[in-house]
Amino acid sequence: MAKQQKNAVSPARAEDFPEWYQQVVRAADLAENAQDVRGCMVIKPWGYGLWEQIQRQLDQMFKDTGHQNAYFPLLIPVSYLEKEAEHAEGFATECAVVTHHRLEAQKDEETGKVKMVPTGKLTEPYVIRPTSETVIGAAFARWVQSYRDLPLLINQWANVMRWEMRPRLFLRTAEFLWQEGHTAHETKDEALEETEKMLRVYETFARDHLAIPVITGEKTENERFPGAEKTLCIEAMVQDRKAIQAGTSHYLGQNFSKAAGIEFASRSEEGATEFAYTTSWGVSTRLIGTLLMAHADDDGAIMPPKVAPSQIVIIPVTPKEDTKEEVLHAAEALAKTLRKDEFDGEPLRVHVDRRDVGGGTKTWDWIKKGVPIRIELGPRDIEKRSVAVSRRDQGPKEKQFIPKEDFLRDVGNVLSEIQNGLLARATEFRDGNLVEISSMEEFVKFFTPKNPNKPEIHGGFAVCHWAGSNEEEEKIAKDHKVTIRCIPDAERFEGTGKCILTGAEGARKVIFAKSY
RNA sequence: CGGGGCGUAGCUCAGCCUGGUUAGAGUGCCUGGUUUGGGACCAGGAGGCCGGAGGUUCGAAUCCUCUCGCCCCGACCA
Repeated sequence: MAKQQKNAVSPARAEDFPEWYQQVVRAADLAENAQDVRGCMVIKPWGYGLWEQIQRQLDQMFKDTGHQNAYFPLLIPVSYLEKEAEHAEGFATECAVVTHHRLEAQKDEETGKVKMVPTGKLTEPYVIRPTSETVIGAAFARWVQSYRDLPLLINQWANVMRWEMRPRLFLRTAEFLWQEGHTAHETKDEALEETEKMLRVYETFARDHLAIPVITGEKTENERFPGAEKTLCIEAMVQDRKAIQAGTSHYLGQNFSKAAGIEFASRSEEGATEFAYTTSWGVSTRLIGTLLMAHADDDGAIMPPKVAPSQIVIIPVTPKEDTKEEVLHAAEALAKTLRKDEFDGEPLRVHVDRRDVGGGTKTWDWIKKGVPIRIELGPRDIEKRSVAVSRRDQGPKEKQFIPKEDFLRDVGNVLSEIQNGLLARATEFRDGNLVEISSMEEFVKFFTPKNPNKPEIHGGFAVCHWAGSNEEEEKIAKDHKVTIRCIPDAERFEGTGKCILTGAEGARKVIFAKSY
């Protein structure tokens, strides 16, 4: 007998959430830590396939809202960063700097080993982009002459680098993949509208594609993007009840246009020039981390059908050598039929697992990877014109024998059901851990674990009336490891009341939570 | 950068305290056989300069010093 482990992933979520997360990434074969490069990751095919889906679907949404893709340099002259003081300061501590442009081989006379020594010092060092406001701003300054050149709606898919202290796969890596939208507008209102519009795109994508309900809102001044006038965000709750910022949209005012010189001939006044109003907005591979922490269970990842690299995996059951060919053939034929069908307006993504390994191994591999639907197809099924269907949102041992025609007819509905079920479950979880709190005593209790030595999963989103100062906000962050995630904008959070800290009336609601 | 933990087979780890033939286990991998609606079973096999450097010693995975890297908790952050 093989070891009869109840679950594929250990430890369980409830035992050790951070470790569980790492084990899920491993079990699902999504990515691994780069062996010799600090803080970087190798994204494996299943993980990259997920990113490709996210990328493709978001990209379509950007195009539908009038944006175009472009690409800008990886390296940024240090002087560019200096142009916007707040921005420079914000990123200064996490920049990788390029100082040389060649290597020279030097042979050690004693050991005979060859060492490559940097030489060719640059007169002005570059930083590897932590974000591209400054380079793109410089380009925009060249591209914009007249109000007729606006709005400029550009997006870039790229990698960026931020030398983070404590990297974690997908959640915070030194190098990560993302998209960064950068737009320039004639008026403040237009730019604000763009900032809001892209926030709604992110909200929609998170909800309808990733099955993650997010809370939208504005960051407080303390939490704002360096150099922004206004930072909007989507905040998700994951299964340890912590918050994770899954996307941001910034209104930059004229800060960057003044720094970069994005100036245009005015529409209203002859001979006058004005500075453009700019925005930037982005989501990253962190979405994958968020997705995992939101949906995965103690058997591994769970992929929402819309973004699953494969939505259906067919596992041929080949008990006898003489029927093997027939079964494989039938599996391929079924896959071909399914691929003609559509889900969410796109051909179904179907994979036939032809590997020469045991059927149980295959089943568990795909459970761990989180494929929404598994189909087992064997000689008896072919004979009976049926398929054995298992769903990732049900137990690993559950399977239903369904006539093939019925399955083909219902497959789209089943995928929708799984997609909707994931969203419903995540929403229920979030709302169940979203608590209105009206006193500091209650607040402290909410965010204090019962067992300080081995903190259990506790807390959640605390909705409080707040009118404190920036300093008071910082103090709370320091004392309780809790920050204001956002000032939520949804109707359900409207209304004012008594500030939880100062007691001042007329304070509006904010959401406090521990966060990633 | 502070506090804690840890680097031994592809992976998970035992051995270290109390130094002593040829460094182990499970799993994975390869081969053969038995199985076949299933994370199978049996047998055989490959795979390690015990993270790296230095030291103590007749002898170091084990003791000492330095160093590099990883993980967790903080500070910083998408």
